[in-house]
Amino acid sequence: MTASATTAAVDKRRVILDAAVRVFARQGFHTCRVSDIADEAGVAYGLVYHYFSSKEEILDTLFLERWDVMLAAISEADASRSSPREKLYAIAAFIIDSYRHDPDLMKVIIVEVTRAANTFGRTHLAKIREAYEQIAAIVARAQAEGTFRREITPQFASLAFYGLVEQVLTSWIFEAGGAGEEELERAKGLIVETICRGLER
Amino acid sequence: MTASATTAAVDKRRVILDAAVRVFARQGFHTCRVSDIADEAGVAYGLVYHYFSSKEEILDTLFLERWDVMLAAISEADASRSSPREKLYAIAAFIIDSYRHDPDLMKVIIVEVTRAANTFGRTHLAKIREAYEQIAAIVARAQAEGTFRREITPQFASLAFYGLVEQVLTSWIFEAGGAGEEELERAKGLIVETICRGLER
Amino acid sequence: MTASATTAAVDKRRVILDAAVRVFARQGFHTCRVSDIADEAGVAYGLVYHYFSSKEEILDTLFLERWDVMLAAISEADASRSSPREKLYAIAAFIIDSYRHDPDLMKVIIVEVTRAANTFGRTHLAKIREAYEQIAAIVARAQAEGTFRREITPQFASLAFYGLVEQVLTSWIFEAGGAGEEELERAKGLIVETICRGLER
Amino acid sequence: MTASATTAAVDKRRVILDAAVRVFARQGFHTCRVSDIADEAGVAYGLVYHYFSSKEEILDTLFLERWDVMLAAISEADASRSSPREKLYAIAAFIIDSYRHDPDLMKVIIVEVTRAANTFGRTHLAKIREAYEQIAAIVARAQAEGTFRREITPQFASLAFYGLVEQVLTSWIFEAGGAGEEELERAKGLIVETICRGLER
DNA sequence: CATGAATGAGACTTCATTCAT
DNA sequence: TATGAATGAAGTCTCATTCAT
Repeated sequence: MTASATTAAVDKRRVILDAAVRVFARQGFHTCRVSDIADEAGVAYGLVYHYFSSKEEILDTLFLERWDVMLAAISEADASRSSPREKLYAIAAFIIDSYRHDPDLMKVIIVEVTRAANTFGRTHLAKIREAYEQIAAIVARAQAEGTFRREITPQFASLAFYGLVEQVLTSWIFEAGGAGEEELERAKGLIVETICRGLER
Repeated sequence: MTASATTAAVDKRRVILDAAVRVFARQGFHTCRVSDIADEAGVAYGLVYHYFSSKEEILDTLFLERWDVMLAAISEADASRSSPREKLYAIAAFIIDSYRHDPDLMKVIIVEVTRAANTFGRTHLAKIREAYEQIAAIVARAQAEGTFRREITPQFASLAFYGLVEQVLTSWIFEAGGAGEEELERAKGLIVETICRGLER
Repeated sequence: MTASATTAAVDKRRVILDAAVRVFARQGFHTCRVSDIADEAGVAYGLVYHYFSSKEEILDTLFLERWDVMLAAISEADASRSSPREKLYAIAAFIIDSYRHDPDLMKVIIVEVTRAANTFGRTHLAKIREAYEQIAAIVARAQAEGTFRREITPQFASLAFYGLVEQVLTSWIFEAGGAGEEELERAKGLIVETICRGLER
Repeated sequence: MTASATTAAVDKRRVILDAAVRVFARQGFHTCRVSDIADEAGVAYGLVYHYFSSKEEILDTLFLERWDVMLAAISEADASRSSPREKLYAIAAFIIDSYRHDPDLMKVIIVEVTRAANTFGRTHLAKIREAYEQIAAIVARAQAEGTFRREITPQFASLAFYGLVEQVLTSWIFEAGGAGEEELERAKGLIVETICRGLER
């Protein structure tokens, strides 16, 4: 059995991470047991500890993996030659598409990390703020160019923008059925429209 | 021994609830122990079970007490003869003043209930939605009157408004020093201005 | 049921300590489980942790309790007007009588603490040495008085004396039947005779 | 590939045993993990199980290897034409030189086997007693020859002799710096002098 | 009302051992 | 021989909850 013969050789570490996403999403980080993750992944209990030193580290890993991708996406949007409104649209679209692609993962990140002021939020505060600051920088530049008005600070604008995106995701997370394709697409425009009308001159 | 006879008689139930707010805010609901609450309240921890049937019930009580006050405040704002913008201002002001008055309590409600999609959020979903719906009703009526444009659904508008308020509170919760008086006042106007520009014709 | 009616009201903490002695003696500290102690004591598992913060703390407590009694006994022997030989006899007698009274406890102290160079011995080294030093002081004074010869340092003499006592106890500990009354009494004399012949002029 | 063909071929079994000595000495048998031994030896830890069936077997092997050498040394001393005092000196010298050559190994044997009445001591009791008995035989013969007095049984004398040697080693084991060359040499004489004055007529 | 000793289920984590490669 | 991923039993410790006083 050569490596080339089994290109799909399972990476158990990945299997565990993916299972953890489903379990955290379903039961919550504090409420689930490590054995739930192992069961969901179809591996022995101890293997979880072979790859991760604790339950916390699994969540940390999930958050950091995804958040870095998001920071890269924001950077990319910012680097483009688009208008501020288009940049914000790209960011909202990226986050919403992330949710479309893996709603459980986004749920975990928002519910267990981004809003968990006591534990993980505290730990990853700096990382979380990086996103806010990148968005604020886009706004600041738009203000300097005269596209956005100056009455609202870039920090506040960033808060409003990201807060709305997260609130929309949260509403989908809470909904039993989740959101339909159409709703996802429409939301992108609505979010940007709502915020930018508040920001543009 | 009636309550009126001993005005200085401490209401131990209240003492426990207030202590729970501080402990939940500091350590988080899942991370704290019932004995932490008892210690903070200065009572034996058997007494906690004299007044509450479980740790959960304490959080439920705190949430429901406060949320009912907020629903009443929204109703009152809605019942006034003010403009839609003024109504939303009144609501934002009420929530921010609640935070000013007891930041720990608002932190607990937002972090442990409002955003906890797995446990308490699920339990209190209907109650939480009542607030969204009342706000949406204000928007809907403003649209019917022609003050707000119809491109954005009242539900989305409500989400955007409440989401921004909560995001602003969250940013204060995460900040080490919290927010100053001035910042609190300014935020009220900024929130309403940002959202209403997006909603008004 | 008044307090005077039940003078024998059980001190559960004591019950746990006594049970721990039997379990440690039978199975060894590392080999036994906390549940074995709880079972032996006839109490619930959690009560062990109500009184002690860890399995280690139980052993620490047992050792310190007993060792302090022994240090006091050595001091008392030293303070008497007896000859050096009589002082050493009193000490040997005390230790051997301790063994007679509670062989399990002495076994635990010797096997798990006094000779465990890696863990507990390391922790309680200072305390253990206090005993050696008190015995050495007796020897030193006997040398100064001219009763003992000076070729052997007090430190070495102390080692030899205490080492012989411990070795004798160890041999009883290892023996299936333990030692008879007569053997215990005879040992006191033999130990002192053997060591003092080596020390006296 | 024979052993003689590759003189530099490392005997991995030996490497593992030597590593185990260091690890047992440093952390203790119960406190160390098999992987610690493998790491110290620089091999994968599956290999440990290729050579030994369990962690216990490693300690058993170390003890038996060394103890057999010691029994042989005692036999040799006994077989010589020396005086009883010289025989005991030879034995003390052998044990102390063993410590000089490999203090970790002696520490492991004393702390983990010889004094561990519950586990390994119990297992190897017969083997341990062989040494005591050989020494007792030397004493008995000296008594028969009239060199040693008969008040003290050979068994007790053997206990006293071996106990003192072990106590001296133990004191070095506990000491931070260990013992200097000079101290090692001097101890041989002191031990024999102390014990033999107690035994000789 | 008030106390805090007592209970015991349950969680996390460790680690000796196996086994496929 | 050699590797280290995989297994899962077992142990420590926590803590919500009960209850006798």
